[in-house]
Amino acid sequence: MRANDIPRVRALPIFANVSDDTFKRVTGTAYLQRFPSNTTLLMEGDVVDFLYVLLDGQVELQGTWKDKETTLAILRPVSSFILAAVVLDADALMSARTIERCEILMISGDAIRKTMAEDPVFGVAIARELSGCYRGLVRSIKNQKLRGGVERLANYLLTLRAKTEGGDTVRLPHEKRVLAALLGMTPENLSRAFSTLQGYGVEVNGADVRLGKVRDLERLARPDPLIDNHAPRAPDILAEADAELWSTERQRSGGGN
Amino acid sequence: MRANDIPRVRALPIFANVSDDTFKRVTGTAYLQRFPSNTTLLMEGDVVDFLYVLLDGQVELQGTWKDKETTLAILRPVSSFILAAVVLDADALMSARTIERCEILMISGDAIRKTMAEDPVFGVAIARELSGCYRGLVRSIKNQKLRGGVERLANYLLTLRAKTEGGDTVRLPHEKRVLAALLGMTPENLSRAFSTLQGYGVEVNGADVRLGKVRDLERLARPDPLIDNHAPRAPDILAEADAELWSTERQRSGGGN
DNA sequence: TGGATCGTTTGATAAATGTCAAGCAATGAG
DNA sequence: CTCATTGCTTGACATTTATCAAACGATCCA
Repeated sequence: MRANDIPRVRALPIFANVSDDTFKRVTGTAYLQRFPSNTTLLMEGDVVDFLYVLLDGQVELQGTWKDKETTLAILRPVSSFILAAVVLDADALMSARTIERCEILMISGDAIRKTMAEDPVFGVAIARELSGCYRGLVRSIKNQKLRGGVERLANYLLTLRAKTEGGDTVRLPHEKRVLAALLGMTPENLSRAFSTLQGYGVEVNGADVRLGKVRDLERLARPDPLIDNHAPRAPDILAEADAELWSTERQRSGGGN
Repeated sequence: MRANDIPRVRALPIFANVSDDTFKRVTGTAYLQRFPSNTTLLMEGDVVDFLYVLLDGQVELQGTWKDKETTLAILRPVSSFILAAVVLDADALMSARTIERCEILMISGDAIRKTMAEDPVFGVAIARELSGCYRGLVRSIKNQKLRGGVERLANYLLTLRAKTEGGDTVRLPHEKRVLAALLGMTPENLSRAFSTLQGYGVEVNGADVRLGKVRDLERLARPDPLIDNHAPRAPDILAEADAELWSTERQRSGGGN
């Protein structure tokens, strides 16, 4: 790993509070790799040998069944992924592919499992990370089962707004077809959902979306802290993991799914 | 806790390989409590002070939004639940209510967090449990987003068959309205889904369901090991957590959701 | 510049799912 | 036993979502 990247990796939740010694032991054999866009990093069912840490670019996690395909999460830097499979030394339940040129740090799964068993501080950090990921998925399921397509989109936009703090205009961080898969609908329906939201002050212009009547939009969307995780919490040490981890193995702009 | 229950609790995945000393330290202040049917143990948003261990009965985990409600999992003994919230000392993202008379062991969250930080063996066990829960949810989301209602039901029935090993007849372990919520549909649609499956040899008689043409049913359902977790794995020590944990925080008969 | 590809949008139509209302069967209480 | 309650089923209908087809615009490459 380049000396340049060390602070960013060090800042990952899985290394919170760990000693320099443990950090070195885990990342000592890690190596940085560059991937072009649209590269499959991992296929469903593959044995997982590494923990992946996305340092630059975007990665999509997807699941398939019977020639159907859905997006489970879109990751942005700095995020780790497939930690659960690494901890259990199990096969991957989802595929991972780059949707941009990516820089990824690959950390030995063996090193992680071994070090967990030796340093309880690291073990706790891993458990906290996994807990955050778990809670992210709970939110995702509630979002999926309890809300309709238009409501999911509305909440996605509001979450995006809350996270980027850019006034009334947000920029969609992915292609619309990718966004559609993330929100659990077809591209056609996403397009129609945007049309529906015109009645709530939403104006779309390519990737730029203006939220003209946030109040109206909120009345439709009814964002809920137990689903959407809007507010990036104050960085007090206890709430930190839950807030941070949300962006790991999930996505920074990710209330939508 | 009654001496009677100790072996069953001790056998939980979160205590796999831990020393007697650690086990006593964690469970020393735990106490057993009995609840009648239809009792709310925990509401969404509540602060979580205990890890719950279901020793007898059935518990439903549910999420709500805007006067809608869905079932995320149904637990059967012996399972622990809301571990992720305990690890992060966070509020619950789902409610828990008994759907039968229940016996539940309540373990201090503080004791768990404290012991994790001291005994790496316990920390690893917790991390493995969380990983299993996480993977259960990934399966659940794939099931929900990739399959239609009839397909979910078909796979639920096949999973039930695989787990109970009772020939061609399975017994539904819950009321149909509960099953419907678990599968993400209305009771009316569950009823119609059963009708549709008549064409695949499925005969319903109250809670008893005969799967007359398993081959046909499988061709429709296309069970997938990356979603359904049919086979309870052989008890080799590495795969154990993934298989066991599936039944914790999930349900033994739970491929369906 | 021309042509091809790709992402997006729109319309028409079909399939899936939810909603409302009524009826039926099983259960339990008086 | 009779009645009321509850869970389940069925039918008619509304809504949502998916599918297929076509058209448009932008981008890339020859």
